[in-house]
Amino acid sequence: MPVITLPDNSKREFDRPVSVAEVAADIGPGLAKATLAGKVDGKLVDAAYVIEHDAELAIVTGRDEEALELIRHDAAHVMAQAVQELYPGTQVTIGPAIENGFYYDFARDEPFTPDDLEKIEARMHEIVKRDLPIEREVWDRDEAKKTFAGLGETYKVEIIDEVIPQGEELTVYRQGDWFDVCRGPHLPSTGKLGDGFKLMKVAGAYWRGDSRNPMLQRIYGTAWPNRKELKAYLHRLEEAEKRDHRRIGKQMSLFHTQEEAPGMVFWHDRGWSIYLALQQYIREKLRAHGYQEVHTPQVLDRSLWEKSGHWDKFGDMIFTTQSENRDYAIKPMNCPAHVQIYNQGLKSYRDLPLRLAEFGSCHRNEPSGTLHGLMRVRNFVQDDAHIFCTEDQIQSEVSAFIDLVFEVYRDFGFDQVLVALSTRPEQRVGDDALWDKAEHALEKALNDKGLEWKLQPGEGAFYGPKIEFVLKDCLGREWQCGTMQVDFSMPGRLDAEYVGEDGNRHVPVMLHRAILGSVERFIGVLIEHYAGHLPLWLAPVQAVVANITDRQADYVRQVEESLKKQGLRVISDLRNEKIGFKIREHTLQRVPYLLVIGDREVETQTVAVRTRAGEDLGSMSIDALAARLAEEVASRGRSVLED
RNA sequence: GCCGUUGUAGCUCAGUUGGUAGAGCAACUGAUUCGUAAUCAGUAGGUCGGAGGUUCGACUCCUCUCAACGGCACCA
Repeated sequence: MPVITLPDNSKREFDRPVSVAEVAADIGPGLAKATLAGKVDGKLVDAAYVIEHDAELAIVTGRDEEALELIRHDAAHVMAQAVQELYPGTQVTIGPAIENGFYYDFARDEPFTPDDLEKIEARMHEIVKRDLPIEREVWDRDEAKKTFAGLGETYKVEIIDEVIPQGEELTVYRQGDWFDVCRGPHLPSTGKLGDGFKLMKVAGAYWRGDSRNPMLQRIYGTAWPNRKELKAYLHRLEEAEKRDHRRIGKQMSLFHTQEEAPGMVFWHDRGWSIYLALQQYIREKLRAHGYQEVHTPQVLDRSLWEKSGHWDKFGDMIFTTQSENRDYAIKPMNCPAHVQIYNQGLKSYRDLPLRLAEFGSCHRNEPSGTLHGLMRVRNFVQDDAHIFCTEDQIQSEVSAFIDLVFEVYRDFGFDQVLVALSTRPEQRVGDDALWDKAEHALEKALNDKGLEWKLQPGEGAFYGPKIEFVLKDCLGREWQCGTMQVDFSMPGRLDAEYVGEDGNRHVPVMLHRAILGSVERFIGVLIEHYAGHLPLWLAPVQAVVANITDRQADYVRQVEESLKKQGLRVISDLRNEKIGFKIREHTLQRVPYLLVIGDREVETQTVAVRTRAGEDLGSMSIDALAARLAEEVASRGRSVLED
């Protein structure tokens, strides 16, 4: 006789097993109507789920966070039904709920067009109107396979065979005459889905995520509890797209790319100014943390890359060139080059740890489909460094580096950094004992810091495991920026050694690490993070001096010069335009400060200061202004809190 | 690389069933000298991503190709 404990700790006793829906009805008719599912002892279940023993129960309605997942999963089912009704012969495969929505992968020879999406969406609304009850059934595996095989659903058969663990109950959810293998739970009926969904895009996706498999057609959709929330989401999306670094890069004339150099960046002066500011900043950090900056050749003999193992693993993606019958690689990485510097002169254990840093320009012939603005390019500069150390020094080096990364990211205003540990991949060098050691070292460092991190099995580099520091772009896409990798293999392969305390020669451990990762990518993320409103220390143009009439031209030039002398990036705008026009233009260019000069300012030898957020800071002397700006630059603070 | 979409003036975009292109902003010229998000008028500007083909005729149709965008796979 189950006693049901509700979230408010009130208890209800029943003299027979009851379903979640029945409990809801017992509480009240309003709740009964709103019930979408239940959470029994923390587990999300259908509204029809029958509770047989004492349990804690939370009724899930459209207001609950959990409802979103149900709605999205249901939307996927309804979409699949719509597709199969409209396009018979289309096979369904898998269709999960994801962040903000859902997708479903279909197997169909003909591609879906944007036009089809509209039709499918219309049919989905119709299915919702039919308000079909959604029922859970437990099927026999062989029966299920036979049924799906009979329907020509070969992918479903494969899912039953290979994806759903043997021994697990095989459940099928049915809505009307449509049904699908699914773990559930689901809403009580299609009507509960409402109209807060929209199909967004079609895309190709490999069956079971493997490029050797056929490509399926994935339809993405978004789903929310109601129309209003859907609209709000679409609005957020639109706003996010305005932060796109490619769009802002064009607006602010920071950089461009063109057909003749796919995946490579033409930096304009304003963008390059950001680039230089980042380098300057990192350079200071490295100096303070005991690194030596070096510089190595762009082009190195192929043999070096064969020795390092890169040729084997990445041969396809290495740009090559040749001269006088020698094959060269345009360096895709800096590590082998740094080992060459290390190898000059016999090293002693007293020389370790030796930290060699380089703003290393790398070229990688990335597959065409991967290129993405500044985020994924074919030529980029890593703020790379390799730390040669003993095994005993790994822990402290990794630990110090993690602190450094967070220190730097904080300065750039990133407070949300995702941390992951990627462990040994299938294709790798070095024996497993070394991998054990390397992985443990990184894991220990993360845990010692008390960081939250995600394990990514099999995602490590071929020579060692890595910690990844990941930042998100405006649309929530994740980009690896910082990294720390422990490598027991490369030094040996490239003949690095040192003389130990014992007088014998040993192979050092090599730590590969980058803070920004790729300067290009980091700038891309940075632009989106600030929506182009870069803090003063990074802003390409920090202030514009603008006159109101020609009478003030000389004084404007004077102001510009004296601020420039203080090391500030200032330009003047002497065009014969109204002040309102100038303000509009430079504000749109996101220049942090606008210095307006009319007769009054000339008279009093001051400047009128306006921020890009439209705030009027009043008039001040040039010295006072310069001091204020210098302070703001030094603080690396975000000058204007606008979006 | 794979699937899909897109590619028209410096930028943002329009261009009906094939009949050799249009707007706004920017640019240029002139007038205006003005106090915190667009002063007015005029002028000029494009081998419609590239190469082939079909056609009397192609921005419009077909083939190939390049690039960008959205995903997937990849990412030292």
